[in-house]
Amino acid sequence: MTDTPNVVAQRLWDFVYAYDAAYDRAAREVGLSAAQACLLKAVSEEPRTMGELATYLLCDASNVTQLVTRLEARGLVTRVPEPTDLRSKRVAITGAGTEVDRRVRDAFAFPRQRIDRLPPESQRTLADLLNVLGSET
Amino acid sequence: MTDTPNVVAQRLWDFVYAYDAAYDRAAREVGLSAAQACLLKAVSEEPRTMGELATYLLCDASNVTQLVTRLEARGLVTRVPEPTDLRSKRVAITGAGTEVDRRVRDAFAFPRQRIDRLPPESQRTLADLLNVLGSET
DNA sequence: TATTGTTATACTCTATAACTATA
DNA sequence: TATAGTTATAGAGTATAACAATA
Repeated sequence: MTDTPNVVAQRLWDFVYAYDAAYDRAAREVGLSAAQACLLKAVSEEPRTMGELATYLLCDASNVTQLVTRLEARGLVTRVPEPTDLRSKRVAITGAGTEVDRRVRDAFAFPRQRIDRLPPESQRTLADLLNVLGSET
Repeated sequence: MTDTPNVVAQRLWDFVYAYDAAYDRAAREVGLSAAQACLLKAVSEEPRTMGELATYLLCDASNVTQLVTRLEARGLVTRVPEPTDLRSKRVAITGAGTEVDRRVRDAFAFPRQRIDRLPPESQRTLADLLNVLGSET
């Protein structure tokens, strides 16, 4: 089969399509957009400055300002002033935000449930393949 | 390792993140949004009605109306009346649209180039794993 | 009466440019 | 002067509800 790469590429497309749709659905079930859920996930790992979030989310700083403003208005995150640099603000998740973040993860059962069904060896193989595909160069 | 599933889930997240970002970049290089590029790809396979596109793109029909209106204004697609049902319209890609679609595919080198570098056996393994992960139940 | 698609509307996402405050 | 973040603005994505035309 000389067209194996095309088959694989199509499988990848379909998979990512389904993955994205499932994440969007999970976020909306909890009343968030996918962008808001992503930001919440980012700050649930550790508090991050506005600039760090822009880098992490691959978007403009002004976009982060507005996303954070909406999430803060709902009490899910807070802007904490940085003592070392008065210009900077660090976004921290609140208790309510942590709860909402957990609900998004629960609703986003797509990958975890299906991964669990794979034999451990297949799981390792998949992780390795994704690592190769995802790495630069 | 009891946390292998988490590691795999994180790899999946990172991979999809990079994949989506690469597609968005490819579309923008050509002057399209990711949503527009997706619709163009859909009708490049075969002409589809507005309703079929809404199903395919997992979005509301009114959204399709607006996306098609923008693409049509740029001469990339056309609304063709359905002879069998005067309510219905089929969206067909134009010559200019085909060219733009091809440029998006070229710019979206992310998966193809990397897949090509994998040995054929790994490609088959990946396709099988994605198939299992992506299928329902 | 049900279906296909559009319109009106509103909210979110996103970026660019201009701005404020601090370094 | 440079950097962190915000504001003003505008275009695009998205959905809901109401609507027109056709089946």
